[in-house]
Amino acid sequence: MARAATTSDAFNAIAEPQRREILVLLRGGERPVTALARDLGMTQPQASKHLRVLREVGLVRVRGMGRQRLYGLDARGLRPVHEWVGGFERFWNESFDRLDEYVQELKQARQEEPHDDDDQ
Amino acid sequence: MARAATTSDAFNAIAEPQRREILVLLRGGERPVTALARDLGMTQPQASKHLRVLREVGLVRVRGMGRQRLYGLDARGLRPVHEWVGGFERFWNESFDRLDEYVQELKQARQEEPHDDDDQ
DNA sequence: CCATCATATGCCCATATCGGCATGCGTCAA
DNA sequence: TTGACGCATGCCGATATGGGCATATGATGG
Repeated sequence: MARAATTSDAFNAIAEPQRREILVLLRGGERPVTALARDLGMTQPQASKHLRVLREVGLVRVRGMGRQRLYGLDARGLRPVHEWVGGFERFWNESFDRLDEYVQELKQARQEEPHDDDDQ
Repeated sequence: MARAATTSDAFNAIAEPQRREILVLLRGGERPVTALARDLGMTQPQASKHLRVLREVGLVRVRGMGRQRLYGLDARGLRPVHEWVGGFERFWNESFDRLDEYVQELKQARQEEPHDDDDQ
């Protein structure tokens, strides 16, 4: 076995810097592959491949326009991601102060004992 | 060249399901490696490796407690992710009605044809 | 100092990915 | 129909990654 479940979900799709750039660009409206490739400084095949991934996870939709293929944003798939990450919101504020406090406390008095080995 | 910039950022760290689970578990407080491994049904080495990644991107902190190593959450690194994704918030609402409209339109125009076209 | 527990690492294998390149395929213009 | 254009794919090479396993390392209790 190797590399468990990876591809196929938004989390993975946006893990790629270039794909994030594509999504950002698409906020400006639909665009054909070539335009995306040019603006992001990548080759056309590359753009197509990234777009394919984005399409597979449903973050973009395509619309055939003659010989062009207009790609457009479909951000619905980002909502779950936003919510998941949002579940940590209070932690990057509150919880952190607590940790900082904790560290200070530790430095000042090393005899203190951790009381959070809750369960097992 | 192969595989451009990957590891080393929060986006990538949370692309792994198991690592997301670890983070969720850590919201409950610090925990030693073994406990995490057990609760998530993974081997100890695996847990250590994922924790290492999380540590490298700064999402968790370690604290040596005797022979144990207590891992704790440090969600600060998730904030940029939350903000980036949040930049698409208006799109998974507003912008989408437009697509829906488009789809409806499409269905009405050819409602007698199966045409399960869509992607690919 | 020694045995042991708790972790971290190294190594190997299988595979997923990304980039580059050439090519296949569909659409449109003449 | 032919040829150019726009894009999707297939294939190859390099590499990062994740899992499994054995073992090194650190700390603790005797």
